[in-house]
Amino acid sequence: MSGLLPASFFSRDALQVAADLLGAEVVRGELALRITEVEAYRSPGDTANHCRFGPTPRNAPMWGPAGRLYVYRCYGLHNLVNVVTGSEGEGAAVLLRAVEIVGGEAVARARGVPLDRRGIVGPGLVGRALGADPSWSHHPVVEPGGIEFRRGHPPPQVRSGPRIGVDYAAPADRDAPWRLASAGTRAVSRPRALHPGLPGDLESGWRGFTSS
DNA sequence: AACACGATGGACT
DNA sequence: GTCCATCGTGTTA
Repeated sequence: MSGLLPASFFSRDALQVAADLLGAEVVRGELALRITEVEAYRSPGDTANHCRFGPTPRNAPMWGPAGRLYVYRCYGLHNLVNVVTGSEGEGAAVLLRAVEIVGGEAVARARGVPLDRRGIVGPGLVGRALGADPSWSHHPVVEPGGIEFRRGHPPPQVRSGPRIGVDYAAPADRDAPWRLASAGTRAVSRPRALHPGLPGDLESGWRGFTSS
């Protein structure tokens, strides 16, 4: 009952994992962050997914087992943090987009994250706060010295809407409401694009995962 | 080998 | 709302 999320937590559909990660904590050393916004990248057939063209050197971690990291550089300067989900060979992941600071704020500041009353908002800033680097890819989230995911308190309500920055995707994928955020927090990017509730996929039994 | 562009963020109008 | 830094990756030839 350590509170550490087991690999089986991540071995489910990315959208379910995304929903259940809200309220959980990402911890690295002194820094503890409560997850408030995530995006699911599903497979197969999700044309917003980095895996849409099949295996490549960059997306190799996504094809591996669930519960490993996929950190990639975006726009030549931001390191975005994902956790691989689903089955090995599936090619799905959840992107961390925003967090509240639970502890270790000084660490985040020392890494150059600007102070924001809301928390750390935006995937580039979350990666920066964690000190994330693409070399983290392939590493299990439970590895000593690495980052950890811990159980927290699920938000009372969840909001959902289209993912950000995926205009290149097919319309159905571009519009799919696979960005999820906790209600009742301001640590969320572009909250106005979100509507109350979960996507239809999750309407029943989405909290089916239980393990203490 | 060339080239277009991105799962962003900050500054600015 | 607009602009753009910055560079690795993937596609195309």
